[in-house]
Amino acid sequence: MSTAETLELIYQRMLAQLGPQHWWPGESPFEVMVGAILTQNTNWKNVERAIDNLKRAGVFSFSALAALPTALLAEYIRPAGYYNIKAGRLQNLLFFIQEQQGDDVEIFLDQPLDRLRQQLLSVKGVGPETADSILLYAAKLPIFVVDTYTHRILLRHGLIEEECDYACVQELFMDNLACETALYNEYHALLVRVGNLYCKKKNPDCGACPLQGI
DNA sequence: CACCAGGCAAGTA
DNA sequence: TACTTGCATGGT
Repeated sequence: MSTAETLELIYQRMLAQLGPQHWWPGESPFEVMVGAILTQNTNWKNVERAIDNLKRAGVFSFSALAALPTALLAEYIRPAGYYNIKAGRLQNLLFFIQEQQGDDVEIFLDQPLDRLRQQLLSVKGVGPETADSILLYAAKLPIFVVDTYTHRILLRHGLIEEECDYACVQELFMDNLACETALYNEYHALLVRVGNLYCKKKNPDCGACPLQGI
């Protein structure tokens, strides 16, 4: 079976068993962006608490978050963990966008993919996964998001070598799948779900995994 | 108790 | 360049 056929089969198996995941769980490009920073190495449930804190405090807008003292922002997002680091990273991104476009995220996101990706990666605190999550889920641009689960699942199914890095995994998908935002969106979301349910680092539970035998 | 979570940057040699 | 460490809460 070719790589392209294997990747297609993996997708179909996950979708058949788990159904559409309806990602990203956020109501606006702005919320996706904030969530992308807050969820770095962190459970999404904790991110929801953090975002909820911001909303209930009435500061969940671009200008309010940018104007907040960093230490106060850190207190609001405390449940998301790494709160001091993330408060700084979030404001780094907001300040960068302010310098480029003013307080309008949607205008900032309305740029060619390669240019926008470079800009995002130039912000301290925004790495490849965070940048690509914003590109795919906020800007709706066709780029495949790679996370630890993606790497682990491909590795356990023998599709990559251990040392295959972020760009390498991303190329594997983008060279072998149709270049479609909707497909990349659902595929990544399904991989995260399968990872959460069946492909933990030390305690995998392959019994009910939809990818058995692949 | 151990282990984990939708990373990233800085420090070390 | 290639490892290692710090950041931190909350769930299982």
